[in-house]
Amino acid sequence: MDANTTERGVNFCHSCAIRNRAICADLDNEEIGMLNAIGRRRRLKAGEQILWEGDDAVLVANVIEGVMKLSTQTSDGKEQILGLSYPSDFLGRPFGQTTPYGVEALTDAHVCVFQRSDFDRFAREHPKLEHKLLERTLTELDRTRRWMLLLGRMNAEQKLASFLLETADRLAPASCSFIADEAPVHFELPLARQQIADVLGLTIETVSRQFTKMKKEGLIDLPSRREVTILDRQALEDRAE
Amino acid sequence: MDANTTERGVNFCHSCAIRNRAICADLDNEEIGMLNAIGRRRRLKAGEQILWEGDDAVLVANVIEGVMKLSTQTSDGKEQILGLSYPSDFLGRPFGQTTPYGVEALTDAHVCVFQRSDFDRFAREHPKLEHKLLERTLTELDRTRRWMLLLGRMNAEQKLASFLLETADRLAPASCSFIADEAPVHFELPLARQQIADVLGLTIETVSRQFTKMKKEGLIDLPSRREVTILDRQALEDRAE
DNA sequence: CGGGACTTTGATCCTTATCAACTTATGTGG
DNA sequence: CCACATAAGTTGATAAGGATCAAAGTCCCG
Repeated sequence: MDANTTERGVNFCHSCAIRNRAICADLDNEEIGMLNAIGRRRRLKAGEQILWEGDDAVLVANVIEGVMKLSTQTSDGKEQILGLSYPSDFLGRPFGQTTPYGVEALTDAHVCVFQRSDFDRFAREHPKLEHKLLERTLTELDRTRRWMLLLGRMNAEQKLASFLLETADRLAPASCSFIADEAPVHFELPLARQQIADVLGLTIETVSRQFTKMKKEGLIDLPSRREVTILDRQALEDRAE
Repeated sequence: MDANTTERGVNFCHSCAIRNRAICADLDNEEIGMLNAIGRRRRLKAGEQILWEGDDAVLVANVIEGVMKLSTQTSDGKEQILGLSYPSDFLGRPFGQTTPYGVEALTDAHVCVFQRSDFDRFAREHPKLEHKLLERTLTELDRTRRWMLLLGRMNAEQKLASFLLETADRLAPASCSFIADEAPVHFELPLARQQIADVLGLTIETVSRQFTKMKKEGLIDLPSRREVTILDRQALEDRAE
């Protein structure tokens, strides 16, 4: 069988925007063909959910485009966002029984989905893929632990400043790529105020007040609800500590 | 060469307390022999540090006995404990340049240490090991994300109740193993009050007050500073939500 | 334009941090 | 073995940061 096509149609992987950044980066053409055969692309509307906390873990996916949120709730209904996934990030829980958190698209998104059983089998037979997945999972664990410092020890100002800086960095590769200063000074927030609050462990009112304060102090500008311009990156970094 | 011995002495792995639970569980005798050859055992005193945040990542290790803490600090010196490692847990950052957090023994401990370069090479040549490490890392990521909910959305009472329940569960395998109710009702805390505060993102005073309150309410008993007896597990679970 | 969702702003309250004093353990040398 | 020193933990008083409750303002999309 030609590695470039599958029963499900053409091999999307060759033209994939994240071909060189996702966990499939190290696979050769034949392997990519096999992976392509068990996966399929799926478009998601902003707000659409693809994984539900507590469900059997049936799907895993790569994010190709857009921003996804991983979240859970306390029993009294307060949400906590556990992480955000950007293009080339991996989603879902391979080698596990249940999905440990819900996953929802924040923006219109594009993902590459696999049945977990298919993916697990493929991964076990392809150590190169498992290795990439391991490196990615280790990086994600580091990032998550850094976020714990934010949640456990930072005040509202430090939290929002850190969030804005990280968002700018993470959005960078997708937009332009000035190498000198990678992070865009101007960007569009993939999250509404309430969602930012859920990421930072704050209330929407506190987030709003901090935005207003930073704007008054000239650190940022807010041309519209979803737009942010960083006017004084150094000062913002100082606030984030 | 006999797989049971190395230049550094006998193969400790065969009698290792965590032989069947750590990432080396799936290796056969020959492989274990090779791993044994590049590792060495090390005893740590309570309070001894083996990894420093920001250093080059030169070491990785398995915890054999004792409890280790992973921690980082804000620039103004407040500590945040990022996680605790119990026997059979893996420590350190393979495939990475720098150590992302400090690691210190909370109790007298026993670890099995590898040069990261040796370990990385061995792992890449042994997919079975990499797979175990991947599963462990995924589990650790899940656990860490659950901890984010605690840090971001729980109040002091919920935090301490959750901490006591998790500590009881994690200490279980080391102590007795009643299968009916695995978690011991009575156990010794591996952490001092200040360290508990650093785990939970609270101050020592708040932790102390919560301990006193729970004791007054008959949920727990505190025979000594480091000892805890759970008197009403159900009530404790209700407090943790 | 008009309605609904999202956001900002204001007033007040509550939890937890902070500061300070006191108590209880742990350990050391006379 | 006890007295004293030091570290660890508890308790109390006060303050501050953020939550909560309430209302007004703004944007967006039909």
